[in-house]
Amino acid sequence: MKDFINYILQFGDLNQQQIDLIINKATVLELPKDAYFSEAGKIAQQVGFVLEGVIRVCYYNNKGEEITKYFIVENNMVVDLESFENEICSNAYVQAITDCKLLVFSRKDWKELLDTIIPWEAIVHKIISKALRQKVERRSPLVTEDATTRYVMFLKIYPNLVNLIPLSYIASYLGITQSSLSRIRKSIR
Amino acid sequence: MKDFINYILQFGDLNQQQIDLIINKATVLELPKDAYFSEAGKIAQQVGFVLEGVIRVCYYNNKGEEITKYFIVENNMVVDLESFENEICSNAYVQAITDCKLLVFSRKDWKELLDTIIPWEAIVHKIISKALRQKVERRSPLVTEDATTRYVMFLKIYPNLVNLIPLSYIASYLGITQSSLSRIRKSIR
DNA sequence: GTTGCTTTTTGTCAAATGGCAAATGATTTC
DNA sequence: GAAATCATTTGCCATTTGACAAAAAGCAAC
Repeated sequence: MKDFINYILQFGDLNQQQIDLIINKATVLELPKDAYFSEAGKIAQQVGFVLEGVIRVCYYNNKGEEITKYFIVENNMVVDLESFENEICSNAYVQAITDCKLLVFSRKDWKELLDTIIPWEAIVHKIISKALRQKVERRSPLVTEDATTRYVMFLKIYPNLVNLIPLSYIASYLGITQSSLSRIRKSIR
Repeated sequence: MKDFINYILQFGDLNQQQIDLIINKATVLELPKDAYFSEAGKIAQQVGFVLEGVIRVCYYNNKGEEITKYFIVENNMVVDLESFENEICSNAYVQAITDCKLLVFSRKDWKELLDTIIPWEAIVHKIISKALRQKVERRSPLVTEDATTRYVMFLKIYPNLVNLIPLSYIASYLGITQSSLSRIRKSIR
């Protein structure tokens, strides 16, 4: 919980009363490995903060291949933004890839906080903006790099994930097959 | 100018007085083909809105290859955000790839508008947020697609650009060589 | 330890893509 | 219109990557 407070205070100031209001709305959610936080075809109903574990967001492209869009590690927010904001069906799965512990807020509570705590909206704006920038920074540059460079870039961004999650997820994030990734691993040892 | 007003009013409401304040700060900038709007190694000093023409943002990766990050077409904002906001040297070139006509705001005027017009900050937030989402949506999915699919996706996003800009820019956006792109073109005719 | 299950590695072959250079085509300049 | 310049296409060959399948390794349950 303390981690969450520190996290949000990076983005703006809140007094103790405001912090308490936020904390009162948060509930702890334990997600076992492979469980979904939100699913394609449904409307995302909650916003989360990863206390422990790793999450991934993935979808199926029009060839039916499973694509991992990004990973979310500890001390980051997790939400299917398009779906949650606009209350439309998502086309992505948000899935725990290790056992996870999250703080979650329901849509109703989240809205209430936005209405009640004046500086909260600005803070949320900044959090979202930072997340979007990270997404642009992290995945787009992969487009123009070869498979080996992509993997090296992945290692830099997510240094702790390699031994934590299946090779196939990494491959589907990098846009290469897991066989290729396996060969690349071998070659750079 | 009218296009610009319509553009910003999509993102929030402003009264006539506020609109006039904004317009008074805007100056028209004509950029000939190949000229730079902002450059790597320098601090971006202005925010622009593309009235006519096409802009691209590019950089050189660590293999010295020129990479086109994205294109900006008419009726969109153009700014090297990281550099402009934080007043740090950019590593990207923002370049006119056709003759362009822009509305521009200096850093000083831009700040003044943010301080003067209360709803302006929220509008700018939304504009930036939308731009970031577009970037994520448009380029990241290319990572996991083959060259032909990438080109088809490019055609959908920028249907008017194909005959307007050099093949090499498109190739450097898609992460393929211009020879390959030329062959792909041939194959899908 | 053995068994069953999943993940990772490896081999083989085919297809896609890149690098290079030459040929062709288009555009500008004089 | 000829020359010069730049953009695009094409051919050739090398390399990378994918698809598929089999082998090996890791792991948990018994």
